[in-house]
Amino acid sequence: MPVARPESSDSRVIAHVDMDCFYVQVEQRKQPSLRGQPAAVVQYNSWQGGGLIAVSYEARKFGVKRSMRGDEAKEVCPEIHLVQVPVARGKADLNSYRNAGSEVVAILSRRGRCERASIDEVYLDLTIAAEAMLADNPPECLETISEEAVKSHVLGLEVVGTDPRENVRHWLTRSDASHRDKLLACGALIVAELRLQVLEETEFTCSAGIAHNKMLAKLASGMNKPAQQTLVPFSSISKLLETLPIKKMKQLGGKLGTSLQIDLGVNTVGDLLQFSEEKLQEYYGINTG
DNA sequence: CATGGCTTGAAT
DNA sequence: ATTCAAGC
Repeated sequence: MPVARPESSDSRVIAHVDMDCFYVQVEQRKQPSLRGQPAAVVQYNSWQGGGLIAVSYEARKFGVKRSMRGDEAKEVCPEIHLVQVPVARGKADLNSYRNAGSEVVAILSRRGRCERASIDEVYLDLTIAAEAMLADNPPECLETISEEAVKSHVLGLEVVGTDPRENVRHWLTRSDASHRDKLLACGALIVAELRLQVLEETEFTCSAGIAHNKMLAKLASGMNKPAQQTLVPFSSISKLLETLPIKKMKQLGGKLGTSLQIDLGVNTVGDLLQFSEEKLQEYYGINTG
């Protein structure tokens, strides 16, 4: 029984939404004086200041990283505000973050099916909504495109003029686009709206990727952070994968990815595509292969 | 002891 | 059912 089947439709519109340093944002909303400050959320602060589990972008500029101890963070960034995660029965209690995530899900699920992928990540299937928009209000007929949507990053779109937003506006609204690209453009408009609603109603920022499947959407959401969105046109996919380190792919970040590199010399998805399914199954068995 | 603890999904 | 890998 094959494990990974091709998707039944290759023109779905999928978005992956990822909250920016989410635990920090939750604490900043609770304590607004922390906004705009270098800050981090820490668990168990008794041993070397505790372990960082979320770091604000202001703190990242100083080189503060997740999995540093609180004491190390203070060394590189003496001004940093360390917030302790709540503790219940001796354990870190993430429930307030889980609940904050639910607020976001409630908003994101307004335009399509919504799948919670983790405490701070969500996949959206916007296919139906995008098709509907394309049918009765295609982007090329819109006189105004939202300011947020026009700030989208479009993979493979060359920057020519001075204002990249003009490139995006043109890409989103060009009438000679393929059907798939038009669907993605609609998806990007919808996601821009949703992200704005999330900000207005929860005060949280997030980043998003818009693509034809979950893998690419997830990949894209991490490319431009924080508070930005990235679109993956069909035509950009092959070039993207050719040079993509396999370690960046979900499922291949661990031992299997390491084995691919060391045992088979596979470093990029492009390399991996040189191998036939049969060859991979010889090495890894019928299922893993 | 020193990222910890937890969840999810796949393999067996 | 149990174990293991992966990622948050």
